[in-house]
Amino acid sequence: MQRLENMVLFISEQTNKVDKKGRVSVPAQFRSALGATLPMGIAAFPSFSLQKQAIDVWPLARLEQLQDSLDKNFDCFTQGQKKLAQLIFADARPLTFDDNGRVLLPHLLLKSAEITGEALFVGQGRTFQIWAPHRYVPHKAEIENSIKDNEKSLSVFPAFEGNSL
Amino acid sequence: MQRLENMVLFISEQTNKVDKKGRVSVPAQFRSALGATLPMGIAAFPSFSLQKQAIDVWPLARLEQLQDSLDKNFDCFTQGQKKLAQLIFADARPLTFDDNGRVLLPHLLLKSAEITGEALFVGQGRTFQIWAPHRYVPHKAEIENSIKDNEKSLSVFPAFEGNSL
DNA sequence: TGACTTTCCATAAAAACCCATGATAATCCA
DNA sequence: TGGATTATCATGGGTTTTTATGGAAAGTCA
Repeated sequence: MQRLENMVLFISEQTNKVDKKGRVSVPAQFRSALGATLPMGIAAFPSFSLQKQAIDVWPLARLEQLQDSLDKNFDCFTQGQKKLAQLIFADARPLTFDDNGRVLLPHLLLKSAEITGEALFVGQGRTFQIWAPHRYVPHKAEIENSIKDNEKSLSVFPAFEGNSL
Repeated sequence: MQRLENMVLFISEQTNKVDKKGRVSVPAQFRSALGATLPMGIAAFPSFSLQKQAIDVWPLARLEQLQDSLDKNFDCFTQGQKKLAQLIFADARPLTFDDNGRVLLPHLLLKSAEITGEALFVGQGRTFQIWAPHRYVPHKAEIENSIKDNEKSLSVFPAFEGNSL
């Protein structure tokens, strides 16, 4: 019998409640995607590419990998990339899980993303986002509209491992 | 096997008060990032890369690693790097923690960074900085402005372990 | 002694921890 | 197959612990 390993990507959307203490359950599938790195926790920061409209979340293990790469391949990074890394280290807030799979979202992040009662988790592959629902709706619509018809098929992707028929 | 419990990076910002004796609580997360090297303490010196606008803080364990590397790979360092190392060893002040996780910031450092009532701790990965809030605000704004739009996306990072699809 | 340090104790706020519950999803078994 | 049983999940609330911070007491040194 084939054993299905843990999913290693963050995919799908899910809305969970934020209680008065600022606690939210991270979707169980996202937690299992973290695998062995779950105890390290995650890092949350206002998403730079989205003008801080939402929260970007990285596994902390990924931040460590970035730091390792900065240490070893310092010359491979542009000045702008180094500055962006600095910003991430400054803006990120480390979040750890409680026994029930919840994290405590700092007030600053809740405010910058305009999250109050509900948080919308959106998978982004190696990372995920947290949105205020009222902000996500128009954002997603905009993305959908901006995709040209001829790019709505998966076949438009450049070749990647596993895609070579 | 890799150890997962402690975070090994300094990330996030936090503002703490400096009392009239010059004592400041180092953020608990930074202390736990020090892990077993916490008793060794830390080294603080005016940040050279920032024209001494802020205080740079290194774990003392990292200073030892630098010395080790200088001993072993002396030829790999440029003349400028060697001189910078000399300056660090000269200007750095060792800080030790009291029972409550506080350090005593020397007057010279407080003065050079213009820190009075409040100290702003800024994570920078393997090290962290301490700023006077009024100096940090414009500095951060400048960094944010200097990052080109095409580098605001996290995907701009060159491949690092874990990022290689 | 007087200025200055270091150690110790007290406290309010915040965060982490622990347990309980209803809802949903998964599993079992006749 | 369908109905009962079990596990998992999201959520709420209370309790304990940690954290940041102020001040007092004790020790140092000129």
